[in-house]
Amino acid sequence: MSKIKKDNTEERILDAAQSVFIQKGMDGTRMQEIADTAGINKALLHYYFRTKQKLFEAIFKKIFSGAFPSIKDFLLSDTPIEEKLEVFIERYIDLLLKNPFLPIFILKEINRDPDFMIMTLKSGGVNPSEILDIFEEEMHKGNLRKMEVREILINTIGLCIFPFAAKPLLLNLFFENDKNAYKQFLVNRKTTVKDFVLNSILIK
Amino acid sequence: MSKIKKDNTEERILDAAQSVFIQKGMDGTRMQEIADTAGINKALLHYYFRTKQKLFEAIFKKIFSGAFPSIKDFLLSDTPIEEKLEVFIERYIDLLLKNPFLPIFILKEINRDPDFMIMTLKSGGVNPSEILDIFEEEMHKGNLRKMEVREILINTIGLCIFPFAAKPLLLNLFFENDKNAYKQFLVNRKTTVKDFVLNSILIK
DNA sequence: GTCTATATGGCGATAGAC
DNA sequence: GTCTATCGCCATATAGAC
Repeated sequence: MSKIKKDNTEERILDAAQSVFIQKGMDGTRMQEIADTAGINKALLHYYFRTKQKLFEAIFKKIFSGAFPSIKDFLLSDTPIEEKLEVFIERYIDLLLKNPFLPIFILKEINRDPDFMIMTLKSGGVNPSEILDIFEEEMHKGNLRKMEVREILINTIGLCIFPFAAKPLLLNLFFENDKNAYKQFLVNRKTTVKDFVLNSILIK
Repeated sequence: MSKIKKDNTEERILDAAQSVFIQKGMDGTRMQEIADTAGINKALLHYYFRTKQKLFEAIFKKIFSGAFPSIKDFLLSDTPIEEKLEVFIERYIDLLLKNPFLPIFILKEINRDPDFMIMTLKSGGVNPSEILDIFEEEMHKGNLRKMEVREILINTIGLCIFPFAAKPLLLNLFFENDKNAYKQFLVNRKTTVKDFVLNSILIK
């Protein structure tokens, strides 16, 4: 089946809204800007989605249904913990390289309207407990040093996310605004974060 | 000299504005809310600071003049690298425990208006190069494993900041909304982040 | 300096023609 | 379904009395 370019209005609106919302957040977004980006007028936005809030919720759900392809099967498979972490970090950073505004967007909205965000995330299947169980088991087997398992996951995610969320600052303070160097730094983190985490949690 | 409670209007405004701006950010803040918090009316805000933007800039500068007490003397002193990192992390997390909204505030504003933020930070003396030099030297002496020095500092800061910036999410997903447990987790990070980082960068 | 009242502009949302 | 025109509100900002 050939890929048809869907240019129906609803989809154009969703694409435009996603692009603006993810960069400016709920508070910073203007309906006019979404309309301009979609090449239509404001009234149509309301015709399709009634309110800004409803449009935002549609976008947030859309982002999360697509953003987190399941990695559970792999994590639960019978591979060494090093490899699991490696693949997790690689996929996570790849996802962020494709969606660099995702971290700051989520952090902003999580702090602005926690209840809605958490509800949406949970109904999207976000649940760390299975991953924590894996760490727990490996620790029991003596493959990981004794520590709070939540710490491992929280630190790993934090290390992946931070350079994206703080990009404008780090780009300036650490890379003299050399965007290519910064991009390379981000790509390299697929390896360096893995090394950093493994060096810290594996028993030598 | 006894501490006099200064209750002049300008200071009340600054305190109120700081409290609101840091929680809601520039976009999410209403002048009315600042006025209410300060116990005055909107007009006075404009009498003292003319515009919301100017008030915001005053607050941002105020936060940064007080927020980062110099730790340079200590970092440049003749103490082992382990101790330097330990004290750096301890002070950093203590600062965040006292100003838990600081991370998300800075991340938001850094992404909203990078030029102004970076200018302000730099004129406030923020400059990582001296710290990077220390890592460079220790690495040369063979005390740290070979790696990109920027990585050490960026990771350390990221690990300190992330649990504050993502608090509502982590509180729910990892701590079942037990605020005391989360608070304890944050306090413990003065030790656990240090261990995590040192385990990763020290040569065994 | 501090207040009330009001101007001014922008934004979300709606009405109504086509 | 899509547009233009406009409403109504809210937020920043100002005018002017005290």
